[in-house]
Amino acid sequence: MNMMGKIAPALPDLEPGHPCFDCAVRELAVCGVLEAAALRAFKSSGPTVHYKAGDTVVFEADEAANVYSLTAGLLRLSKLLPDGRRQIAGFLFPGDFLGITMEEEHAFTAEAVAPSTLCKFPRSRFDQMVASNPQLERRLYAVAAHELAAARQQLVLLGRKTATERVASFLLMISGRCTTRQGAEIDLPISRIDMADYLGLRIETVSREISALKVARVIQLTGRQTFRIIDRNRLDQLADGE
Amino acid sequence: MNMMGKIAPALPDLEPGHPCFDCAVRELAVCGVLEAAALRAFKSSGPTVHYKAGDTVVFEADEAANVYSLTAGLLRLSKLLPDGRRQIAGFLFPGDFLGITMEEEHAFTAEAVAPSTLCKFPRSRFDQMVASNPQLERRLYAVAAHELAAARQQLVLLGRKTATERVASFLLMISGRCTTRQGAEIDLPISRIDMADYLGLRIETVSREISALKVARVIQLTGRQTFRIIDRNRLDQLADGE
DNA sequence: CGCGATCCTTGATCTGCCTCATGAATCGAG
DNA sequence: CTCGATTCATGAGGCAGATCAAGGATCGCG
Repeated sequence: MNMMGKIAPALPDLEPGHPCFDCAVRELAVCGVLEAAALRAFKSSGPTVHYKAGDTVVFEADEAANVYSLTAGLLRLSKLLPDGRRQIAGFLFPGDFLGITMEEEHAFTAEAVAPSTLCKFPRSRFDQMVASNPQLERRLYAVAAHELAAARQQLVLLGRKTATERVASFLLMISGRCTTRQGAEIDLPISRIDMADYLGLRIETVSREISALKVARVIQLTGRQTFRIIDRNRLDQLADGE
Repeated sequence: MNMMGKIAPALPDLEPGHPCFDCAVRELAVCGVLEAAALRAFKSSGPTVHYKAGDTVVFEADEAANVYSLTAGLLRLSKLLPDGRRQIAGFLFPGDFLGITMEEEHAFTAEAVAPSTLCKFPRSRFDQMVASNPQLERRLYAVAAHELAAARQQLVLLGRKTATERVASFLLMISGRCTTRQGAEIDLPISRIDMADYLGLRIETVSREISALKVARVIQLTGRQTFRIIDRNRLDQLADGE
């Protein structure tokens, strides 16, 4: 079912003045499959919106009236149980799509973890665009299939992995998705609480596990929000329970 | 993104002699969106295959050379960690589709829990059918979105629910998907071990929780593979941690 | 640069579920 | 039917991670 390669097909550059001209994630996002004219029409159907850290983009049980493409920042998808327990189902990085659902309401709350920018589209207009752009539909399917694989991988982590394995797996995931700065320094834009709620642990356990990795010289904390991987092989082993 | 209703669109009955004439799940399965001629071409591209309980349909890390539609029986999707820990990511019921992935290899093993019948399609032929049948693509997207929602719901269960809540949630899910016999007797075609590996628990814990529900007169065990819900409200409460 | 708020770390103790062990119920084969 | 194999139930004890508690680091703001 190879409907798309790992990377979006290369498209000719947009002319200056096109609303998406300086979008950093155009080829990464679902928009990546649209050519200039279709993209212009697409973008014109909705505004660009900004949220600051902590803001709610969509609330679970809200009507799913819009879909979004994240161009900058970081979101979390979470669900709250009646007594306050919270589970984070995933994070959205720039280029990710928000709104894969066939239901009338959102099943999860989406909140900004960092200041975020999104392209917002009314669902009705979006559905029209999808209907008239087969390659957009194909891309959406690819995105959904990818998210499904990621969610199932996370089921293994939550159902069967130990605290050490969970935290090691998480740091590896982050190292793959977050900007590496000079000297292999990795940005960790997620608080201990969010890590805990994503990994099915408590904040104290996450903190202890990170400390243990530091003491064992597997990682190095270079700031509260940055770290370095010292022993990548060991971290891989710990993540897989070897 | 209302590309499909809850139920597949009603199609004219097939003529006797059509290979899918007496398929019990045609409208439920992805095939449901195809009309008689397209369906005939579709079905002719692959055989019907049978597996007995315990057989492996696809092995994780196998090349994803085929896709399947389950017409009868029950499958489990599972993953094994190096040391033998196992997590079941989900079950497939008749009408469900096996093979949503953009990867070259399957990420999970699919095994028959009960004797099962599947329509098997070479991926290349299937991709052709998808490319020439937009409604099939739309349906696949709907299926993927639905599976994604289910997987994320399971993340909440595995990350944050107690053993009691997990088992109660599971029994409710089963009661919604499995054939109710006379007297509200519900079929429970899944062993304690499979329940445990699906719920992120050990078999002894599942057994104890079921016993506790029995003692509390919330359910009644009418056989090893069948039960009755005596107090549905209470079971709902227990599932949600109220 | 001083102050409160927030986030993070660390220690002590507790507990829900796991592990280990055993026997009972059920099932299939002969 | 009987017998062995498998699945399920239940008890006793242990442990990974939760909970409770306290202090330290970092940040935003006047």
